Amino acid sequence: MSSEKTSTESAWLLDAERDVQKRLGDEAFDFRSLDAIANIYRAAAAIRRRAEGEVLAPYGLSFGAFTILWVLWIWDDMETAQLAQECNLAKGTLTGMLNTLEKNDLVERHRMDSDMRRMMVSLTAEGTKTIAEVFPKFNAFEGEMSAGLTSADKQQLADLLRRVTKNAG
Amino acid sequence: MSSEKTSTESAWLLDAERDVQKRLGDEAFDFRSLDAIANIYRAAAAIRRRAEGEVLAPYGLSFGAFTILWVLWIWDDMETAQLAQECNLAKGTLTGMLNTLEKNDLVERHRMDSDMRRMMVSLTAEGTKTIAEVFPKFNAFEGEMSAGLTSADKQQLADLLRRVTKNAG
DNA sequence: TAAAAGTAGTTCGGTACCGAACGAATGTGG
DNA sequence: CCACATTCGTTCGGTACCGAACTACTTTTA
Repeated sequence: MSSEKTSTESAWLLDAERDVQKRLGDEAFDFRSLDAIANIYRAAAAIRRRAEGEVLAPYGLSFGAFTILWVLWIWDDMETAQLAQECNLAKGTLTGMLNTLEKNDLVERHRMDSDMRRMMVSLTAEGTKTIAEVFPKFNAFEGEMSAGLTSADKQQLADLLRRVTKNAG
Repeated sequence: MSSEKTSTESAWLLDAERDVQKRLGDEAFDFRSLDAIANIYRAAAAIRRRAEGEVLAPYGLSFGAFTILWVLWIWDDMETAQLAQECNLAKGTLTGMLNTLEKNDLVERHRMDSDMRRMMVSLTAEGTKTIAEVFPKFNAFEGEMSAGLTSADKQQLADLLRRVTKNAG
């Protein structure tokens, strides 16, 4: 007998969620939306912490730093404004993180000839080597985090979340 | 003709997701898990920023501070260790945030007679008033963020996320 | 009953992160 | 050409947040 769950088995309500409904039971609140949105954070916080602790820490990368390397790996190079948006970071935040990454010789910045205000960011050889080594481990970790979900479950999860993100856009 | 989506309509892949698959197309990576997990962050980051900017900022509350008030509102009072876990915060982080909340007269701390190490945290009258005023607005905001999702969609989203969180636990 | 082990909360050093203000570079209308 | 608004990236002040070391209290154990 296993504690593994099949894809059709629900995780039911968390204790916390039951308490909420008990406390607010008579009020006219939107519990469906509350559960959906609140669980996005719970999941994001839990995953982030485990990712940083188990996968990223050995490489000295924060979650944000990993994201930056990943985006640059996929897109080869990118202007900072676009990079900030892609990584969900304020541009001021990105400046600081790029300073750190540059200091560690993982990325490099070059002003663009066509417009001296703009800055093009790209991976160094060391940065490429790092993300190429980390990403497979991160991807395996993503698999562990979604263990017990079928392929269809994962697609549906991604789809529902995209729609929420779009609403927040 | 409306831009509203029905519950059966997919938001398709994001441009970013397409680029990822193009770049890594031949490699043996787990794209389903990648999409599912990566979209959790995108959604969490987007929602958090909008919540802080639109709903919480007028009350001078960060997202974390709001969460603390909310939990205390539901559970009346709580020891800091349990509160930290419930709010997904390191206990050191919680100390600092409780200092701020205490300074603003929203919460109060009392040592427990039975064990002088332990600290019981509860809302002040001002804190209760604040969360009772903010939460309905926050809940309405949660409704906006999940607009276009049916009730069943929201339940499904919450359920899938709970299972992911459980994996990360 | 006193030393050792354990536990709760705080402190500390450091990074991440935000928004607003800023300065430099570019585009635009007269 | 030259004010002027615009648009880049950076700087700045502040909070959030973490993990590890620390302090104070409690429980265990011998």
